[in-house]
Amino acid sequence: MKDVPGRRLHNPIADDGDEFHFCSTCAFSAACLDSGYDKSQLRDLHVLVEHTGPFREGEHIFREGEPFTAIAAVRAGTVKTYVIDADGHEQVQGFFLPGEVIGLSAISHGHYPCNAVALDSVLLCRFSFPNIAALATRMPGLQHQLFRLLSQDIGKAALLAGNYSADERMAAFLIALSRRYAARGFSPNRFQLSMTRSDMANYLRLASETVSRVFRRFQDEGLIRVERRDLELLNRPAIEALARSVLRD
Amino acid sequence: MKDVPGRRLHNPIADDGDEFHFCSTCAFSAACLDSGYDKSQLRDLHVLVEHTGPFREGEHIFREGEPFTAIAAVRAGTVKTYVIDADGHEQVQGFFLPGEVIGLSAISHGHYPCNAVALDSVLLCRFSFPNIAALATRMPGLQHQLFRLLSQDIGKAALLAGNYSADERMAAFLIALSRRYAARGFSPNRFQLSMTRSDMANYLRLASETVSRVFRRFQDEGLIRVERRDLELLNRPAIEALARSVLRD
DNA sequence: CCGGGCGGCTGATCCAGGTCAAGGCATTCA
DNA sequence: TGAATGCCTTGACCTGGATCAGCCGCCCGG
Repeated sequence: MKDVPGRRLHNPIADDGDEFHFCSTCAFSAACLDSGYDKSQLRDLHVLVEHTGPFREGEHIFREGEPFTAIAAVRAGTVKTYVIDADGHEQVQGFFLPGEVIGLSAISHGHYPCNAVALDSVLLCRFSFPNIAALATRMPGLQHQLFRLLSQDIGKAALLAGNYSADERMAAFLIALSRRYAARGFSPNRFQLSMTRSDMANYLRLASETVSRVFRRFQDEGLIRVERRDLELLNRPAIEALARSVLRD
Repeated sequence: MKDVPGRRLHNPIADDGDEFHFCSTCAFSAACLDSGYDKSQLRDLHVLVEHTGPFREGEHIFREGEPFTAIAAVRAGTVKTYVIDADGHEQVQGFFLPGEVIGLSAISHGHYPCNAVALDSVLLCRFSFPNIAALATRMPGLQHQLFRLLSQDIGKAALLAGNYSADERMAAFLIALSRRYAARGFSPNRFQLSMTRSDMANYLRLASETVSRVFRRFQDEGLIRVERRDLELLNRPAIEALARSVLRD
């Protein structure tokens, strides 16, 4: 970990007495705080986390092929992961909102299997993976949290794999975004799309024209209101009904 | 774990002296044997593994919604995982060959998120997950193997998610099968397809008619020879070329 | 203030692959 | 041995969404 500008230790002022403070967006805070670890263990965990950023729009967090050293939780902003296929075309693999963890698919390879780029101003909590894995052997709650995160992503990837219509895919995408924002305390029915139409299209395996047309039709039918990146869900039940077969609640 | 017919302890006769024997197909054997654990740890691992089966064709190994207790490595045969979507249609999620591990996506939910069914005569190594996770805290190599398995599956799921033609998908499917068989010592260029055309089609998000037609065309072009379930790869380089954009070597 | 570029929207056309329909060929069971 | 069943194949047709082309409007830099 080189000392880049903007990097600083995780809440360095927190170790002021009996208590450690973990940033609220860290996916690991729950695991850290849920049971009675002794002070030295908490300190170990604390030390191996660092806040990095801000990354500006278009700046890369890691690139395909780079050696894997760390996973990171998004603290603010949106990260897009993608690969470049044999024909030189971009393939969007996912979008990561605050609270979500990037880099998990790199564990089995030893190097990152995809690129990660900031779509807006991004802050991260960065965890050295060897260190957190070592610590997990002494903190079963942390180990379990890691297993859960990894297992979750297996299921997530299966979603967009299905054989669904453009309408179902778009509806599912919107509902998923909404839920993920809601889980972090943002408004579930109105939010900014931080990616372009063609990023969405690429992720959903549609053409960007199709995304435009579906948005237009959803709006005509009163399901949503969308103006540039500003999106509002007007008839959530209807959208959820469309998304139901994809999301399989 | 109830005592079903066919269940028995993992190689119960093996604990006859200084050495434990692990079955060669177990995904964990490497992790267990790679470094010098003491005898009591090996015994712990040994005890929490059980051989189950045989499951006959059509028999279920677990069903969606059942409480998650164990992951399992396939020792022999082929397992298909699938879900039933909102409209009552089956969605095939994957096929698991000898040496591969089923049940990983259940970790984050506490119950199985899909069904697993035997496509032919299936033998399993079954691992109680709570026990193996607990043991992993004392065996870093085992923990790492679990992380690797989970992380691998994240990447695997991304494969079939892409936006590929029927030819590319079929080619990638055949090459992937071939490699997986080869990794377990089976012939890489000739093997039995253990699933029906419509299972393949469903998995690849195609119609079964399309699978038939692609097989026919591949055969006419001299790429493969296929007769019912018996498949031979005649022009591997050409098939690999087709699959390249999907598999992204 | 203007011009260029990118992101986004819309209409016209096309085609890969889905759907429907009709057999064929093993396997199983009566 | 024949009938039923499931799996597979092939042909004819149809359609959702890709592709192509053109345009608009915002943003940014000169």
